[in-house]
Amino acid sequence: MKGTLYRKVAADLREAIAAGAYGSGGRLPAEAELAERYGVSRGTIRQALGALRADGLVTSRRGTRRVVLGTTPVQSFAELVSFTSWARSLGEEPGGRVERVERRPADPRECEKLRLDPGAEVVLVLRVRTLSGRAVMVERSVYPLWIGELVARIPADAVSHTELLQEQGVVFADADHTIDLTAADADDARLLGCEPGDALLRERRRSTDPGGTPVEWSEDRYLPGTVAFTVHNSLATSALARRHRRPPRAEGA
Amino acid sequence: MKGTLYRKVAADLREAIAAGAYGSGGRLPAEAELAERYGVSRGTIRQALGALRADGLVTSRRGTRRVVLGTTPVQSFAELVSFTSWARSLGEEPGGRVERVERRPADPRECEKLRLDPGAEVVLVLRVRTLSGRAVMVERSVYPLWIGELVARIPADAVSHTELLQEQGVVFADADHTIDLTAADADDARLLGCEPGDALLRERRRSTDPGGTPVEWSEDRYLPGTVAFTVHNSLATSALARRHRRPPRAEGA
DNA sequence: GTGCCGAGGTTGGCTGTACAACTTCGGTCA
DNA sequence: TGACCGAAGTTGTACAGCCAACCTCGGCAC
Repeated sequence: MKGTLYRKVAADLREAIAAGAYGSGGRLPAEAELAERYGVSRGTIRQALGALRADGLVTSRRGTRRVVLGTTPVQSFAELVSFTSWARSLGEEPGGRVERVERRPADPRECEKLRLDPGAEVVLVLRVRTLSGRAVMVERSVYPLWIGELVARIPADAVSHTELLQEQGVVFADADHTIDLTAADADDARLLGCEPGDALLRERRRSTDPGGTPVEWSEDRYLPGTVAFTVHNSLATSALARRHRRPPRAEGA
Repeated sequence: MKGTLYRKVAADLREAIAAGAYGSGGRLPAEAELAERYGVSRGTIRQALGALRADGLVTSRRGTRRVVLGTTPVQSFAELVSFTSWARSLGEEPGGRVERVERRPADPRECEKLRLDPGAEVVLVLRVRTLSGRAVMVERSVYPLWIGELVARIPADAVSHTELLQEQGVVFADADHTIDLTAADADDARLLGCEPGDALLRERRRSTDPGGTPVEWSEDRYLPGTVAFTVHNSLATSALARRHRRPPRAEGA
């Protein structure tokens, strides 16, 4: 799948854009020219350019050539889903320390997010994540039992759960993220070295596999000043939304 | 443009999904069946379904029918870009009160974001935004001069700047957002009724027009507990990224 | 009753054609 | 010299076709 023509073209153009070949605000070559250059059909070029547009790298409208919106390198899904991949991409040393693994019945919200029957059991893994030795984030991941059992067998000091799960056939293909502010609880405070009640940047996500089956419902809480999330959206794509916060219904333990 | 076949099909399917016609985790009809039902070609159906996939509504792989990931209604770009549209979609009364309009030379970061020459002038508009009378957010928008001059003519109590700009031919087509935590400054505290230093959820964005020209560099700061941002991403799309926060370089005044 | 296999169903990738809608740019005219 | 117009360039939409890669499901064998 990765070796398909349009993906190769997209990767090549992504690199050229990141290298500043066209400059921010500059125009890309026409579709016909790219088709000739790469020796593929115009449809294949359009497929590749569609991917760049979805990434937020170019803008497009009929009658004039596509324009480069920015040259910031795109981050892959893998780098986002895996703290370890991400840390390494920064040149930092990723770390993970399991604080608690617990098998218990899912609460209503977990049942909803993981699409489980009421009373189904899940596995909660609470970990502190470090960058080059500094604690930056507390991660609470809830897995359906069949995945939780795989996770429970991972050594407590293993760095990346995501990579090990991948090796055992658990593929993360899609994710829905919610980003907001929360107050540190007692665990957060103890693990991150802040005070209970201090503000943390929270990212919750539900990940699904290629078949659409939920595989993870996680909540990451970051110390202020450690990360920011960037998102591209447009008239053509609506993957970002601002939601009105309601009082919590039945948050996890 | 809005009336194209594939957009109509996409809109129809989006509504059916939101109405729960297939259920979360349920399968959509096959492409061939949809082509027959809508009386269009399979290519047009694939184009429509591609849009739903980009929105995070469905997942797709060869060999089996597409699966519904979730039924949460998608939020349009217009609702995200315009606080007024968004507030009304919640059934709340949107408000805006201009606190300051100031024309001055752009700082280095503003020059970079708005793609202006050093020393170019910009217009900063500082506003407090309210939901049904309650202050929830402070908005600092920096515009290139030609747009700032349009904004400066808007009455101080006008509710939506975005809609008025649209009427004058300024179209927002793409945006890059950065979401993180920041500390309230003196203005924030005074306008939002919190203490200086308190944590606020910050969303910064650079918007561009259909030609790729930057039209706005804004920073919104929300009281905790008022909003959350949701994002969909996947192996196929990389519009979301986690960035390592660096110490600020030359933040705006 | 369970497991395996193959036919059929389904989507993804790639190609091609045609035409509409829009933008750019060069030439001409006042 | 500036404005206008038309030709040419460019992308978007819709269609058609073909084949590969994968998944489902029913039938058959043990």
